[in-house]
Amino acid sequence: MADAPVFRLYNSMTRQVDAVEPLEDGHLRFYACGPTVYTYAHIGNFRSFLTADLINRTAQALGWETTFVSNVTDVGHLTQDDLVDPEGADKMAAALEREGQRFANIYDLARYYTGALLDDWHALNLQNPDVRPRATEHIAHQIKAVERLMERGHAYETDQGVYFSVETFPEYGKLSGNEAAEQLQATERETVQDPDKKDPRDFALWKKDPDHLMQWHSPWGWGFPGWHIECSAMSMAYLGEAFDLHTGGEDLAFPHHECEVAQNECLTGATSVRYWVHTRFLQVEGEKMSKSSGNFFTVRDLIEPPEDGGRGVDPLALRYTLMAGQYRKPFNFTKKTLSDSARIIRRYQDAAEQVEEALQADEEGPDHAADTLPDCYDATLAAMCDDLNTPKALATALEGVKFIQGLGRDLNGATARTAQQWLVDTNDLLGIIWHQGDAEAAATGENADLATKVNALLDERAAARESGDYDRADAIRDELDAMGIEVMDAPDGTTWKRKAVL
RNA sequence: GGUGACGUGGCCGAGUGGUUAGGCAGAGGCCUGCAAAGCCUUGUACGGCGGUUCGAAUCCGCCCGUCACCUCCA
Repeated sequence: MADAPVFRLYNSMTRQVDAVEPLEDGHLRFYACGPTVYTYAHIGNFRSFLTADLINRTAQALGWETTFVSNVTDVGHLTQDDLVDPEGADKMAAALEREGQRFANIYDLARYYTGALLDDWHALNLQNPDVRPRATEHIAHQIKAVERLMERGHAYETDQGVYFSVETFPEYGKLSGNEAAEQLQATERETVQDPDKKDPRDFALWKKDPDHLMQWHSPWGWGFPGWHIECSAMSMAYLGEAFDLHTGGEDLAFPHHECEVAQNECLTGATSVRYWVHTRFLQVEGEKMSKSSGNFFTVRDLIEPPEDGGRGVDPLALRYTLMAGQYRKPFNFTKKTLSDSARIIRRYQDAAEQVEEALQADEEGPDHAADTLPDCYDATLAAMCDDLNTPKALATALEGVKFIQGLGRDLNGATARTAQQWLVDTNDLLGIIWHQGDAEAAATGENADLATKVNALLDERAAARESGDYDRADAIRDELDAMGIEVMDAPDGTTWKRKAVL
């Protein structure tokens, strides 16, 4: 095997592609900002989580150990509504209000959407983080962090809350480039209106609010923590004061990560995170994804079976689509790309079946893949190491599939074993061939009634074909097509599958 | 106004000084009752204007356009 490639990623802090050198040799420790669980996560959220997953897989492919922490934000933080209505609800409280009697309380709502998040996470073949901390379970850590910031003179208390004092951290702005105080002042950006704030850039560490739906007791009375402090507290709790890498969506660079940098570095007196990786927003059909444009998709909108209101898309096809563009470039998510991806996923699965059959048959012969597939894998890994160049990695991997499919009778036992190894390695790296669990069955909704109906029609069609009544056979094909069933004849029999509704 | 990206053929998307991306769609062929899949062959390109260079899609400058963040947001 060739020398291992150097893993490089674009670092928002240095604004260049840097070689990733873990603090602890051969052990990457990183944190991925997770979502607020007040509704279903959408495909844009998952593009960001996918970036973390691919970093994890690439590091593992290089033989590194990884410690991957990704949080769940289940505290309702302030929303813009507070500007209009200072007594208004936070976004979780607003969701509870919106959903009426569906949930008994805010904690049930958070639990429900956390579960939905995990279902979608698994459906998309995202590896589980080693730790998935919840903000509500780390309030003590957050309070301690705020206390420490106060002790060190980086925070102060007012009648309404506790704030981080930005002027005590001169490097504030170094991540986002938003360094000019007057610019920040120019826009009305505080979600917390507090006349006692010393500097408009100062942000809340603790909000006093004895009426909030979620509240905890603190040295400053009843209330709830500021948004940014949870990630500082939880990342340090599981990764230590200094760790390697932190990911999130591009919108998080400012203010969330900027504030995190300030908190962390004031807490520890040193650089706490070396690499910041931000995933670009995606567009859908050329437009910003929004509910009003009708181009807003959650994962379950796409992968659930049609009878449950979904579109029956193979979750791996969705994953493949999200990988079709590099994480750092604008990406236009289209139904066309989704259906293209479904075909390619199918192709991988066909190749995997061919290999499986060849392993069973185990015919004698030389290994025809030994000179090709290992190199193909190395090239795929090299592409991933090059700032997660997924388009190139996918193109390279597809060459391997074409090679396997083109083997024909050369796919003997020895060749199949090499091919199988390539499939396993490629799947470990890209996660696009096999579902890690039973997500497929859940997603495509095995439907016994439907299967009975389809099989009856197929039996009738087989009889028609047998007797040469092709008009009848084609009529049955049309009938099945109208039911959303695609029929495929092959030398060893007829198979069918449900078509995606796009 | 500030900050950061991006503009490649019908579409999606690699490539960063001279040599192939790849996929989809299109065209022709093989195979198949038909269809699908697969295989073979095949065309179309680098936003605009200058500059550097023997040579630029690739480097530099300017312009045009698109997007994102600066306000909850992946």
